[in-house]
Amino acid sequence: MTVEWKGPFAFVGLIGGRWALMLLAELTAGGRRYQDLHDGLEGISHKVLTETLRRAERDGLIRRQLDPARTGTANLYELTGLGRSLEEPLAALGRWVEANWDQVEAAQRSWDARAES
Amino acid sequence: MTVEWKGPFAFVGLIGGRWALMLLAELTAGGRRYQDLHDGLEGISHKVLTETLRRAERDGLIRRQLDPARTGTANLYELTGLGRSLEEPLAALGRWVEANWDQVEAAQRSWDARAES
DNA sequence: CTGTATCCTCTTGGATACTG
DNA sequence: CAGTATCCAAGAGGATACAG
Repeated sequence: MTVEWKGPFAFVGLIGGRWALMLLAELTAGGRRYQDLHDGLEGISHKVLTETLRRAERDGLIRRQLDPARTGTANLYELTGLGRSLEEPLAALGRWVEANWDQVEAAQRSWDARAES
Repeated sequence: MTVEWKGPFAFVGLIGGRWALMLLAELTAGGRRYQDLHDGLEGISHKVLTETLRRAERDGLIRRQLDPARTGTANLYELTGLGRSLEEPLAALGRWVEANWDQVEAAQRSWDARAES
């Protein structure tokens, strides 16, 4: 995924990773701490969670700050306005899946069936 | 990218590859032959073009048929109705990039500048 | 708790040669 | 022209240990 995505495809660089979309989904409901994200994104490793967070932060999609509601080292991650503005176009893709995914699976099945000849 | 993308993120399995989006863009204008696609997608190899075409065909996004306008072995690839229905939600992402990409780059620059301390 | 640093594996995609 | 078959390199991501 180390590609120079150009023009209208540039968004792939933001959400193209293995976890980026799921991370954004976790944060749409509100701010989360590192540990909560690690629990919510089942199967993610420390390393990859940190990398994904850092990249989203660098891209301006999320923001990190010391959790004002806690003492100690707890950080709070939350979406920025830029990150929130991505929700609607992504939701449009989600609705497309909702409406059309059965067609995709039907196509795959008939392809696979044909492949057995 | 060998992931079981679930629910609203399933579309990533369709367009997540290095070339899938560019391939669909090539085909929105109309049917194309293999050689034209190979020329249009600058830098793609035979192998990867074939893989990308086969996967999109398996997913029901594109269709392949013998070019009716030519003799010989020329194949014609074109979008199916399912593939065309993906255009609008993807265009929404394209518009988001158009409207917000400068903010993304600004965030990256200020992050990188801060990283030099 | 919230990370960073290594090491390692597996997949993607590129180069190239060959086939109908 | 339109692929298929191999071989290979690069990089993303996982496991684990260590640190503030």
